[in-house]
Amino acid sequence: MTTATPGAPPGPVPERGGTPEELRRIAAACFGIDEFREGQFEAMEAAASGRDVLAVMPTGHGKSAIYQVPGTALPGTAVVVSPLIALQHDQVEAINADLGAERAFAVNSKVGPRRERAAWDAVESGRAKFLFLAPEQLAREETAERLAAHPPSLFVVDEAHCIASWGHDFRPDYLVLGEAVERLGHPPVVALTATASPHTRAEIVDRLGMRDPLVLVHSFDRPNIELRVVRHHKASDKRRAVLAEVAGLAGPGLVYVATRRETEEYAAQLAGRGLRAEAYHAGRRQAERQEVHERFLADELDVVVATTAFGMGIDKPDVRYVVHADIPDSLDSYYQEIGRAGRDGRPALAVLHYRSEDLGLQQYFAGAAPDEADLETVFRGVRAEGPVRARELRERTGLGPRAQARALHLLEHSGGVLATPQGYRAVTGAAPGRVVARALAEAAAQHRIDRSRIEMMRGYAETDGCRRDWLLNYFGEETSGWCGNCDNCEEEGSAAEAEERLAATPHGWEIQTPVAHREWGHGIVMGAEPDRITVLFDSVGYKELSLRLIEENAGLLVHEGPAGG
DNA sequence: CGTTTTGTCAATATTGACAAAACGGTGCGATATT
Repeated sequence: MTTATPGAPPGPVPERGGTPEELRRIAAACFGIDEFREGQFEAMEAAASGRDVLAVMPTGHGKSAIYQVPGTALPGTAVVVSPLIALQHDQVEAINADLGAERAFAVNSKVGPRRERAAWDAVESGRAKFLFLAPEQLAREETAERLAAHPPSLFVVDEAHCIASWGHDFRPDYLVLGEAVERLGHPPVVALTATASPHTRAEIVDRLGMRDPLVLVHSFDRPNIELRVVRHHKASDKRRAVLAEVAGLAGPGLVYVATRRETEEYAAQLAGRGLRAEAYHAGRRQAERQEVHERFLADELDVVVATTAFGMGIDKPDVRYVVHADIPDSLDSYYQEIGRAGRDGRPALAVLHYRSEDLGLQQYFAGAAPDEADLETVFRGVRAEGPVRARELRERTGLGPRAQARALHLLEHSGGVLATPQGYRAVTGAAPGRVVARALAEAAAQHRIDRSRIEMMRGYAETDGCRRDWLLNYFGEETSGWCGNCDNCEEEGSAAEAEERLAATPHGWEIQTPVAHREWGHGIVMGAEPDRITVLFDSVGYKELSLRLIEENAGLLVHEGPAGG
């Protein structure tokens, strides 16, 4: 990790406020922090002195303090982009409790007109130190305009991995946060997340338009979590195995499944075996979801069977296992989900029940890219003369809201469509052929990356090597070849044997080596085995290359110097 | 992409075989209805 301010000149007190002394004082007095974790204070200092910061740190390592301390010290209001309005309320309450006054506010569709007015008054008078917003709120013209009149002290993006995981199809407003940063005069940007692979980190920096950010990445290793994979061929065998396993495990625990229906089925069957089990998915009523959540935290449930909806905001220290009955779409998701186990540091278990057919559903979820015909239809529906609202446009295109939004976003990116407060309009003089072709290329590139993420997940499930190695290499960490706490290590034997295997891995293609491929361009080595390496390419995502192929084709894959040659 | 549901037809009359169609996750904000 690099140092933020070596030998800073002893000039006058920075007019922004937030000297190191002041940060320490506020950290101790308001947030009860007397000792800082590695990188924590450095990040605060950087943000307070105006530098962009990307912090990738596990839950419980004081990520929030990184923006809360400088946000309190600096004059003006820090904007905090937070994905779930259900959690914004808790975050606001927590800060206000720490500061002993109402200095944090949230504006969203669940906030009534009175509280909304109070929030804006506080922002405009300078009393508000923190304003919590969802990206959709920030994308509203009215909100952006009001905020631009009072440029924020900091622009904080919490759960910043959402930019990459949700931006492309699900919540497109995540992709235009960078525009909001620009519009607000580029205040220091602080991006925070517990999970981000090198590819995701690069995307966060790029999409937010961060300038020379201080990047702090904590190790991803969670050695107390035992990693196991159980492979199945028949769906019925898998189901039986999951039920038998979960019934025999000491909870509390989580079971992740791919569909809402499965949450109900598994929960019912586990309840039939005497467990206090509940289903959790986004189709349940809000009150029921909250009740399940609360009962789980209060140890009134042994197990929650959930879709990906159950996750953010769950901070329970003693979750003993996370069992996956279906494979997730990426190692990013998998790591995040198993990371909810064993936060108390005591032994915990992560088991993936794997059938290769289950990857089909994830491929379907990833494959929502519009085709050429859709892009043409949407582009034809948008006119240069006047803007059109998305709903009105749907009557012309006949597309679903999701498919159309995706197409519009791609067309916007390729220079064919302009999003205005009044709606969408075509860019004057944009050649339809070129615009559609460019949008198509972008969609295809995104699709390839989604597919490669699924392939890396498959690799984890199918590898004969150390699972933890695979996982940590994916996140860009060097490893020893033997963790001693996964199914393959137990089977394979000792660290000494692993060392032998590691010695057999190819020289010159170590993890993190920058390379250039004849077709795919720049990439970074993410994994190495005796006969093949895995490379993450900027253009096509993760690819496995056999060393024989590389040897036989001179110039196919070459090393790239730090200068980029 | 794979699984489940629905539809069709033929055939020892209510079941079975098979094909076609539908379905599958995450949340914001705005709007309509109680």
